[in-house]
Amino acid sequence: MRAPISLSLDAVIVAVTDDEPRLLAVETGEGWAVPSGLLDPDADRTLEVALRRWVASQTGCEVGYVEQLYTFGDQDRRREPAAPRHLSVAYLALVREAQPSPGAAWLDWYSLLPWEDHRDTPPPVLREIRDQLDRWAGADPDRRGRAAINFGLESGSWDPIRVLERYELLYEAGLVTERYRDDALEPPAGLPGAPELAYDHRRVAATGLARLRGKLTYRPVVFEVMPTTFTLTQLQHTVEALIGMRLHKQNFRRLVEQGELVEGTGTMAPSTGGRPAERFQFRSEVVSERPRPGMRLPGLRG
Amino acid sequence: MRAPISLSLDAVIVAVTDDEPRLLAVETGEGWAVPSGLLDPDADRTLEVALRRWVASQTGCEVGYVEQLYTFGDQDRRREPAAPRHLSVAYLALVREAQPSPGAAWLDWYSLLPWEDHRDTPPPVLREIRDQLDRWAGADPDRRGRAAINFGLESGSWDPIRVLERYELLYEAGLVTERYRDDALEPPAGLPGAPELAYDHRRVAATGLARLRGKLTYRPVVFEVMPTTFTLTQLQHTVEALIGMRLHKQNFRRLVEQGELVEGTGTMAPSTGGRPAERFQFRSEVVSERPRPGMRLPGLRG
DNA sequence: ATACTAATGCTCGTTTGGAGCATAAGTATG
DNA sequence: CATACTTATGCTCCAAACGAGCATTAGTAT
Repeated sequence: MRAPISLSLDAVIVAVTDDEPRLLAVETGEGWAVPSGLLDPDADRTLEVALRRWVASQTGCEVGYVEQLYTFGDQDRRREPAAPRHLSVAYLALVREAQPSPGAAWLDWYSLLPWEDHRDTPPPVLREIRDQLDRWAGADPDRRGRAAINFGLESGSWDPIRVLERYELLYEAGLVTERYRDDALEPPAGLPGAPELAYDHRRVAATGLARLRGKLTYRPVVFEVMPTTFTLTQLQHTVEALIGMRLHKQNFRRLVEQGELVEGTGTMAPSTGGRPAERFQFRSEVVSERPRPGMRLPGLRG
Repeated sequence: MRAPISLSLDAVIVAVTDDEPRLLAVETGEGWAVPSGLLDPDADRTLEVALRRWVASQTGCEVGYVEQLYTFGDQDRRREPAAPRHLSVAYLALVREAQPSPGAAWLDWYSLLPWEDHRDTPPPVLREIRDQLDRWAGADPDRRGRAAINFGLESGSWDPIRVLERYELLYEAGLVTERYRDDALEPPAGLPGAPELAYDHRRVAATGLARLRGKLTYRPVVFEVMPTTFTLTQLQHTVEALIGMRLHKQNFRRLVEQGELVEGTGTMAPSTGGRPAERFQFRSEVVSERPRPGMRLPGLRG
């Protein structure tokens, strides 16, 4: 008799409000976690349907855009011998922020992954992380190489897409607390990668952010988190929030406009102290996802 | 008591020989299929380990590069009521072609997906496909739009990456035989998308080819299917075989060389009737996958 | 009126990509 | 041996895309 398998659906749900990217989380006995629920093999015709059902029931939010991310199936080192083998299929979802039901809340992405926010100054933790990685790598050229490339040690080039690689490097180097929890060890004090989620959900979240940042460069998925009308500055700030970097303002407009992603509505946004901005909306061709007009996002690796 | 779940691991294994891309398949009662086997929840520590085990036992081939593709979990319309719910996790693997064990064989990708090979002339089936899609779309603007974008009806722009979208469009339009098999109907004669694989494996294969073509544009994964040394022309032909398009020769070399993907070995390849070519090899930095030097593949959407 | 702020418009130089000409170094043929 | 033919390799030219910054405009605050 073969052992049973249980399968859950995990949702990395992203929104942006007040120019800050947020992750929808639910409270569990183990701390904050990403919305997640078991597949009902009889009732759920598709995995995506099951996912939407669970997200709605746990958070009260209806998700729009959904995309499969990754299936995690490694054996849990801490499982009880008789427990069923557990797999989880993770999804990325984009929504406009809404009030979640009790027990659910929006968390700040950059509290979770503080080293990922390079919008203003390089994040303060990064200094610490680099020092500790340097110590961890020692003279090992492979370790040094990976640390340099992923954390932009040399030449100051930061690649926003390498979210997952960075997380995994920190895990390997023992700089995130999950590492100690998974091995049932006591974590050393003052780790740079302290704030965590239950289970392997910070890894799942990192996978989602990496995918989202990558996708932004070739598909205009931003519109999923934007209100129907917005100013170009709002759009830019939203993109910047997601990729964690600042962009050149004039060039950003040029790209958006000549990429024919948006069109003016003729109306003006309430002024915030300077010249009033026109309100724009996404062109319907963009919304229906058919072509592949990406928001090109140049200046992304400088 | 919850119904049981069974989970298989499917491998889309790609090689290139004689400038033709090939897919590794095994013989089953339902025809050719991709290598596949059930996860043993107790024995297999990771999904990838299970995959490698099954591939080796079914084909005798050891796969090198492996990457998770997608998890298929829709309920099978034709399943028996008491059968366990079946899911499959598909992987993409790249290998240098080797003799498989009996019962396994290399199939030609472009016999399977004949409309995907645009290396010389546009493939002959494409005419037929376009006509039939035109009839299917009728006056529906959405259908017309998707057909046009995916099959390059207007402006002659063919996007090699849209392999999966094209397959799904053909499926939806009833131009591939699987569609009729899945609905237990008799297929009409003379379908353009005739040659098929068992189960949903042609869809799985299309997913793999799409991913591979996309990945080639930003990661130098070609080297996984190349011998240790090769001429630049061989490299170009291999890439062309995979993306199904011809590339400008001089520009290709420029990209490869200034992308610092390869280095000369100083030795010459046996002449084939013209000026002898230098043999190249991939730089070790490229092989160890660390940086992100993609083979840029410009001229890809013209 | 003047200072300040943010939006918008435009230029300019650099880099990248697409296309083709020119030359080099072999083989096949008279 | 001269000539044609083939393929490899080197280089140029032009157009489009990108990065950076200056200039102007249209509001609000003092």
